[in-house]
Amino acid sequence: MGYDFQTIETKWQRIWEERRAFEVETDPSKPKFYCLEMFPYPSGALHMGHIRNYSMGDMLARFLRKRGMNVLYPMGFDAFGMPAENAAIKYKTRPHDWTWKNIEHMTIQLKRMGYSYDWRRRVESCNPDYYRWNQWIFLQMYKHGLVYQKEAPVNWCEPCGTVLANEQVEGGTCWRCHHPVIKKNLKQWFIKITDYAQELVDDIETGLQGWPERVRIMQRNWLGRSEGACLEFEVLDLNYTIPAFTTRFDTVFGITFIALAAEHELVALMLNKMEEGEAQKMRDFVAQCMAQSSIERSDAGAEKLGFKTPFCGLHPVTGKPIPIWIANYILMDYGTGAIMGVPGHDQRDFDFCRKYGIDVIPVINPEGETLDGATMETAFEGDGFVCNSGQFNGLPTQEAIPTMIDWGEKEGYCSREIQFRLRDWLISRQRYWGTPIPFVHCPHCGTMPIPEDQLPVLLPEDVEVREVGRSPLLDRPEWLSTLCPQCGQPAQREADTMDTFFCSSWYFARYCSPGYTQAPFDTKDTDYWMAVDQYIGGIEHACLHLIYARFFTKFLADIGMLKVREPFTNLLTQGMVIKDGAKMSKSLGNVVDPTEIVSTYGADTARLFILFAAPPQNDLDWSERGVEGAHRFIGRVWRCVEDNLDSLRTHEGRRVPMKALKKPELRDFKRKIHSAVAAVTRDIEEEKQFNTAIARLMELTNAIYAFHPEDETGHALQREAVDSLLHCLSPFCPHVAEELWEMLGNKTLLSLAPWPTVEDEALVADVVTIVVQINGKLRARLELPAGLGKEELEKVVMEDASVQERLQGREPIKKIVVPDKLVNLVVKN
RNA sequence: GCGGGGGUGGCGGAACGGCAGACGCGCCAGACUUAGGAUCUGGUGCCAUUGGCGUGGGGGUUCAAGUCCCCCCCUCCGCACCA
Repeated sequence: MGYDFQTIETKWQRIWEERRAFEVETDPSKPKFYCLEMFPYPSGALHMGHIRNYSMGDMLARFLRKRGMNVLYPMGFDAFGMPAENAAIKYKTRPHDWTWKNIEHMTIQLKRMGYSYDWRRRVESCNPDYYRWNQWIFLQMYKHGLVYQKEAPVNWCEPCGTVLANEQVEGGTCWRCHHPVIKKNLKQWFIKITDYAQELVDDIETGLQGWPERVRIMQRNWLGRSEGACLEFEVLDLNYTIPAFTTRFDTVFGITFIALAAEHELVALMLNKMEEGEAQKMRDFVAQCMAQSSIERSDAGAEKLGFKTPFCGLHPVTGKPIPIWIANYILMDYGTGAIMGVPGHDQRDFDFCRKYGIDVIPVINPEGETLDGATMETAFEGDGFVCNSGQFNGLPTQEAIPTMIDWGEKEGYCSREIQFRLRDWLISRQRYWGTPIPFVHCPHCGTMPIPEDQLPVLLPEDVEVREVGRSPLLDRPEWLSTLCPQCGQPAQREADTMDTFFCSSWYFARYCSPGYTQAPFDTKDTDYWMAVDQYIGGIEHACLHLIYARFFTKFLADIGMLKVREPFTNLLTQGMVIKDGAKMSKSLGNVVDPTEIVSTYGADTARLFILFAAPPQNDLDWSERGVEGAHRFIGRVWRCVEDNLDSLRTHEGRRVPMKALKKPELRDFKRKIHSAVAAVTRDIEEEKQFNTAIARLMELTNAIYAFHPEDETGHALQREAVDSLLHCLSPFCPHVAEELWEMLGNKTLLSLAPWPTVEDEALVADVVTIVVQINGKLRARLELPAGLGKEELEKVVMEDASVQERLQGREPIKKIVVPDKLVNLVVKN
């Protein structure tokens, strides 16, 4: 009987399911652990990235279960989104049918991997039982003033036919299709995530200690908090004031121009007052700016272009008129879309002024230097001393900034302000396959929310998607037409759906009470299970899902539904699975299908290899040879049980304590067993180094092979070793471990059996290798009894013949003695 | 440009400031075999004769540096006209 993984894996998956081994309940009397992986989009098939992600999570969940925790470990599907619409067109099906077919197929695939999910808790975001709560939460946000509609220049992806949130624009391109994003003026739905900007920044320090530093930095940069001041320019001949934000109020006396973004609202007001010829030129310039894609406009190296308007704004301090320009490098997305131009101390402004012949007035001198605006070749952006600024001359920069803002506030020239880069979350999408936004447009009452008791607003499922970029909802008059909940008159439904990131912003709370019908979740469940103790997923969500979910959690806490303000206590971002140096992709043809690996080698092998081949955060290079190696190791474990089965079965459960062992080889073996268990525990629990944990198991296996029991004690030790090995292997290769456990005569489930305890006295060595160095170089190794004191150790080493030979009569001028470790003798030459 | 990783055998990767290269892959040899691409055992950083040299390069701290400090090079990843 060999290692028949197919039979074994099917068998144990069936038994776990029959015995409901991994179903858990809220139970405040038990310590809990919430282990979660980012739920997948039901694209149709699992890929290696999924396998890697879930193999880590399942290993942890299984480990912690054996460590005595009540482990919540659920799985679900992020099931709304564009690919379903594209597939519907391509395969002439319905997004609904395609998605559900994929969900069922992928669930089977996941089950074949032996992942220990509590499947009763499966959540699908396209299920009305789920998305009704999207709508409900959206209405709560609306009630709390966090939802609004606004016409604004927004990111538009032409191929996708929809708008995008700022977070979904990557380097000026659409995060999904990577086509350049353009700006369009559209009326859209927004969520005021910016109300939480400060807390989102603050809690990076206090609440995300368990996150990789990299992700914390990415979020900090994305939120982009900067302190400064806001000042206003009163525009001459127009009843308008331009607010502008600056972090360098100390350079306020160096303003020589004002610059506006092309989208600035003042542009239209100015055009109204301008004579036609000039107005046309300005319109052309604005059009030219706006025609640039986001990529072009955000390229720091691009040429700065400007247009001088015939208007001036008054300098808030000096009252001098300052010319107003429109410039292509001013972003409407940041600050107020207008800046105070200080060419002396901002390189962009400097380049702009040199090009258009605008004056440069230095107001900060570097230490020991005096700048000349006429001859400067670059802006001076560093710290220095204020000049050309009246009473403030001579102040060092770091002092000048707060001093001058204080003065400006007192005199009414400015107000202290904190600016964030984060913009409000554009939540509406011109898509079909998503959560309907629960609002109607009534000609009399305006835009009205659907009352909560009328939720969900169901998404019609029997649709035909004909073309990309046209929601079939627009062709459903019977769905669009409804009655206004306020006046009862005919009204139109909102046809936009929600960004699918809305769904994924709170699903972790839904897992806590998946069937709950009174609210998104039952607080008695979330109070127990939340926050997620370990979250695992890709780094690509650093500034998307991981920010949105944090925001949701804070909002839900504010309305009294959650007790935690951060959703994920610890975050593990796993590296990519690559092959031949490149990310696995269909176009490169280097994709390895998990299904094939599972049928060739089994799920246990796939899991073991993927956890062994690289540390979790690193990219993992897929290697067929490596997979074979993992498979070989499992075979080795199998044989070491099978070959000794009779003796193993008859020596069950009797641990021989260290002090009862006399023979050195028995003591050594016992020590190897316990240090292996201790190391595996530490590697998983503290270091999160799963690859080295597996290496320990291989060492233990090698030790078992090398050990040949000669007496009853030896046989008992061998059994202890095998038991320990199976326990430790069980989170990694649960099926084969369970099978071998049963072969040994056990009736219980290994998956639920307690993790082995480590006997501390079995970790203490009898003999240690003392490294003897001379001038830091290894010169001898001495096997000596452990626990020698410094003096004693020094004496033994100095008396050793090989050491004396090495010293060749030289007397050490210094002796470094580290007990149980090394002796370093320092000699002259 | 700014920020963050990372550079260790033929390869993936190990190493509380204390024996560099655990474990695995590959390779070499042996055993068992009709056979071996199965299995088991042993070997395997480089150069050489004792002995040297080795963790991207160069300095430094230290009895001792892959590990700490300074400078430089290369690479991957984020962000990038953020006022």
